[in-house]
Amino acid sequence: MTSTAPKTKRGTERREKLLRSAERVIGDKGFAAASIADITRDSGTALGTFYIYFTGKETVFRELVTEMGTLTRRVMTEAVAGAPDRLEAERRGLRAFLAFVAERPSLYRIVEEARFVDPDAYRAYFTGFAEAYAAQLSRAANKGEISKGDAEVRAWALMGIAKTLGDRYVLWEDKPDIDRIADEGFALIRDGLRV
Amino acid sequence: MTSTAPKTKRGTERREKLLRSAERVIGDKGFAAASIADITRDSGTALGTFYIYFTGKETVFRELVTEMGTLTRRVMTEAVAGAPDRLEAERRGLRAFLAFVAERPSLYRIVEEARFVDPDAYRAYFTGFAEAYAAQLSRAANKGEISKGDAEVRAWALMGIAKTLGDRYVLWEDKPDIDRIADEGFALIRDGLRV
DNA sequence: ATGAAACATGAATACTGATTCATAATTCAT
DNA sequence: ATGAATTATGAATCAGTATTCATGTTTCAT
Repeated sequence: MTSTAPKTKRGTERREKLLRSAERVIGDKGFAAASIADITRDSGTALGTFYIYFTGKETVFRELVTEMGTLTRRVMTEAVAGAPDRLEAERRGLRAFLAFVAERPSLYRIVEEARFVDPDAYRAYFTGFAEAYAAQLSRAANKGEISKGDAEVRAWALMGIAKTLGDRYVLWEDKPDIDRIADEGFALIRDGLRV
Repeated sequence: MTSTAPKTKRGTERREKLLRSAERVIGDKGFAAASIADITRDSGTALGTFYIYFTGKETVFRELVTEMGTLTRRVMTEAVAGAPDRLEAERRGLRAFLAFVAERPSLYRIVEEARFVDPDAYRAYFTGFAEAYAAQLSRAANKGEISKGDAEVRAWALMGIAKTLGDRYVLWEDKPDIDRIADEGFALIRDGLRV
């Protein structure tokens, strides 16, 4: 799918370097404005080298989306592991997500842009995530840790909160106060608006 | 900003026709893939005619974003007017928003793509909206209609829910059951996950 | 140590589509 | 009814950049 794997140490390193440059450049200027020349310049290689490792611009892009998928799942799983109940898991998960956005803003922007550049990849990414999320919520509801409700709709709504807070407070802010945002967001998730 | 206003009945009509074609085509294929030729073809005019009414591709785009801003505010204001309290306003607002997305999916997609095509317009759009929203939440909290909490963070979180549910259930679904989604979403907004 | 396979290079190619412009048709105030 | 202003046309121009490829260089299994 992404051409063949390198067979040399040098090759492996070059490929990785190009991938990181692609993340930086595309995340920075956006898919359309980012040129292959930008990417190879950033990584200190010749223009043609890019095509040794990737079939084209969309290919790197897709690979970055996939990478983000893997990473996010890992981060979230680790963050939530060991939480005593679902509510605590939600709190930790939200915080971890915001922290991850702060750490890899480019990767996060790329996933969001995938909605327009590669809708299928985008859909696959979030559908997969939502399924796992909904399953957790279902289980928690059955155990009585949270109230009953449509797990799928809830999963998407909760992902929406995380995404939007990430956009607004992590990407748009210079020194985001992640703990505060996560706390406020979690309060809403737990209690709703009701008095 | 968007070149000068037409001075003829014919001119006004052509401009409007082009704007609607731009909405359809850009909303459909996305900004990058939509060509001016696509737009003029869709509207049954010659290629050059486009440039009589708009300075360029980004200009129509920006105008569509602005239009969406105006429309959304109007729709939401009307939907919420006359609600007995804030919670009921939230319920009606969410439903109205989802219905609006169903009615003008292209316009909605365009606003979301603005994040990448014209970040400033995107930011202006949502910041303005969020400010008004937060003000309403603050007022409601003071009146005791909803619990206390950071109104700004809440506004963004609630917008996030609406946006994501709109994406998932209105744009991705053939026959979205808007009432059901709105009800489920509202239940979460009102009560949270807590038992 | 060596040569076949892998990798690196960047100038040249190819293509797409935005924008311009000279020319023609239409509108509408007088 | 008329002509100056407005609008319509689409072929030609222009620009940018993705991708290829012929030519070196480097790696590494033997």
